[in-house]
Amino acid sequence: MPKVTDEYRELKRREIADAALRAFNRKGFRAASMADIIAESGVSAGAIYGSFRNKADIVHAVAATTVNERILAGEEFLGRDPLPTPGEVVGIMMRGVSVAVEKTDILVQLWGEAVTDPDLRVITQEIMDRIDDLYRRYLTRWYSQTRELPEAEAAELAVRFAPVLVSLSQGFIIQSAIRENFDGEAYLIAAAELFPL
Amino acid sequence: MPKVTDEYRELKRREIADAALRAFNRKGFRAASMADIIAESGVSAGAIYGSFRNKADIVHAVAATTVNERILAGEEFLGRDPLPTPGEVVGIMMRGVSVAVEKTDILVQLWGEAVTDPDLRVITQEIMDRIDDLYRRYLTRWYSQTRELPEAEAAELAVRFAPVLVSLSQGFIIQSAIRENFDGEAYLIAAAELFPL
DNA sequence: GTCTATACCAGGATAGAC
DNA sequence: GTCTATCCTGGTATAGAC
Repeated sequence: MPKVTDEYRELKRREIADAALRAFNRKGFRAASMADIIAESGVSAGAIYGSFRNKADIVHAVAATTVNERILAGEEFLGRDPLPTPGEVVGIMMRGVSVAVEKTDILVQLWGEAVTDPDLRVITQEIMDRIDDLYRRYLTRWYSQTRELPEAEAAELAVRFAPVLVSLSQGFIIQSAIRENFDGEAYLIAAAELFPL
Repeated sequence: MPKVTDEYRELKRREIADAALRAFNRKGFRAASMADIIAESGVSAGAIYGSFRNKADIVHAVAATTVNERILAGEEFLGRDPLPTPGEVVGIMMRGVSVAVEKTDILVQLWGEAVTDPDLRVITQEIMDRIDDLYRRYLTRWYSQTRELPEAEAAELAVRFAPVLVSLSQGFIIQSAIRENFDGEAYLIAAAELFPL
């Protein structure tokens, strides 16, 4: 019966989650403290814990919406004709990620925290699995089209190579974040050449 | 004139650095506190700051020796005949890293910290550049052998593809650290197939 | 539901005696 | 050079009034 309450609650959560993403972009994922999120969102310290159990809970919310958008956007190229090449697909995803999180550094920080924080680890693993799945679905089409393989064989190849596409994406993000004179465009071109027609 | 002092100082640093690596392996890079390193090394809180300025300084020392060993070990395959394939090279490096740091999770944590901590960033960038350089030297040989290209062209190709090998390595490390059912062997096999003869 | 104030904790680094 | 004891900062989460 608390119809209004539930709605309000959800609204509040979104509001805070959006503020959190801004804080993460501005100060970095790890460095952004609860105080920063509180300041950015305008709510008070006490109130924020009415919407979220803890910081990891906030991260979860932010990650969930961001990834959902990204997967959704990514699925768009599954329907394109002609199907983009694997190199193009990675390029599309990387450009998409860049605008979505603004500073992709956050992702590297997330991975770093995830290896020790069990909550974050679950979140992060779920994200990677979903990206892997997107790539897998794409590659299935790609292989069956370019090599004219039966569905089953194409699917098998896709399972094997999807994690490699994940790596190419992760490597792009890390090297962009850390190596000063990393040439992202040249990298994507080179990566694309690894998947010949 | 403090001949003995310098030697002793260096010895002490090595001792502490080794203890630090053990602490990092046991508790994780980020979670290992100065207190942990102090306990592991046996020296006292006050004394450790006589050998190192701060925690980043310790990390620097640990990273430097570890990477040096790795690069040295890596250079070994540059001289092999027949030259291993790119896939084999990544596999060799990954297996080498695994025994060197025991838990490769540390590296992911290092990258995460590096994007915000300027000191760590410099260290990490230097490591990546050196790995890139190793791969580049290897690929130069590989391309000139397998494609019978003139030295200059092979070198150019190598410059373009070395960062991709770096990615394949980083992706392996991240996915090993975070994805529960990541099949490392299958991954390496797939990655190897991307570089046809 | 929301605020302010604050308890509480952990970590890095130092002071000062020896 | 080295020890012990401790300071200080910054961070999360909660208590209790409204």
